[in-house]
Amino acid sequence: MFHPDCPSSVMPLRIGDKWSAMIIVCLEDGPRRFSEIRVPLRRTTPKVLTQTLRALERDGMITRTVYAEVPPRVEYELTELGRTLLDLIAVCRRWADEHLPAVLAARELPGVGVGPEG
Amino acid sequence: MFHPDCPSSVMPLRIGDKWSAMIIVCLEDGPRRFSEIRVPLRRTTPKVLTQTLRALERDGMITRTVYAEVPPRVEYELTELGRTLLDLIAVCRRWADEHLPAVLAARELPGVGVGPEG
DNA sequence: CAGCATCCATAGGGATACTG
DNA sequence: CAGTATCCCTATGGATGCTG
Repeated sequence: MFHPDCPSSVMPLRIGDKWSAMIIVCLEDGPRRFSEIRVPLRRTTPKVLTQTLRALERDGMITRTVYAEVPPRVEYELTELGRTLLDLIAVCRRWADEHLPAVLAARELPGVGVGPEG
Repeated sequence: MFHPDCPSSVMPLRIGDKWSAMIIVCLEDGPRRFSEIRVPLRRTTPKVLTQTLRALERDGMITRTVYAEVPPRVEYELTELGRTLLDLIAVCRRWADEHLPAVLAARELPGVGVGPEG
């Protein structure tokens, strides 16, 4: 338990942040341009999107290809390694489909004073 | 894509934070006391542990049972719902075992100016 | 178009000290 | 033992405006 590759390190490791998982899914069907990624992600700001993309690139999950054209074009594409995340994300989605209602239901009942209860 | 139960909501939803996954695993084999959880988690501060436990409880992942004894005893235990996370976490661990080396290797090579490169 | 620079708000996590 | 209370720091994410 609790080596460097324990779940608590891994979860935030690459898909635990707010946008990475969505970007990965976004790239599932092939390369996408910066602005093509931006739109479905509910209009993330460019800064945040760039940050996330750079981090994914650094970790070997995606490649970034710049085309010397005007107007500029940059394409992002999943690597082999990045594609392995698709399975992981799929499992998470399945978990959510199945159990999220129960979670939300549990949140409704008061009793644990975490939320704003006045 | 991108309903309320999309992966980007789910990942941070319950196991994306720093300690939840470890706590879940900690409770895998039965109820545990506050201090029993605290130790393997590399001595998290009580505040942080309490926060995380309360959040897990609120989401219906664990139960909290107080025994009216001296000295006080409180036990935390996984619910049915909480147990479903064990599978999810196991999948994540397996992903890590398999691919973490590649991630770390990718991080070694410079080229993407995210890290501190001077 | 694809970003970078700048400034800003907040939440997560933590250190330390104290209590029922 | 099992927390609370208080203070603090940093990382994440965001808004706005500018540039090659």
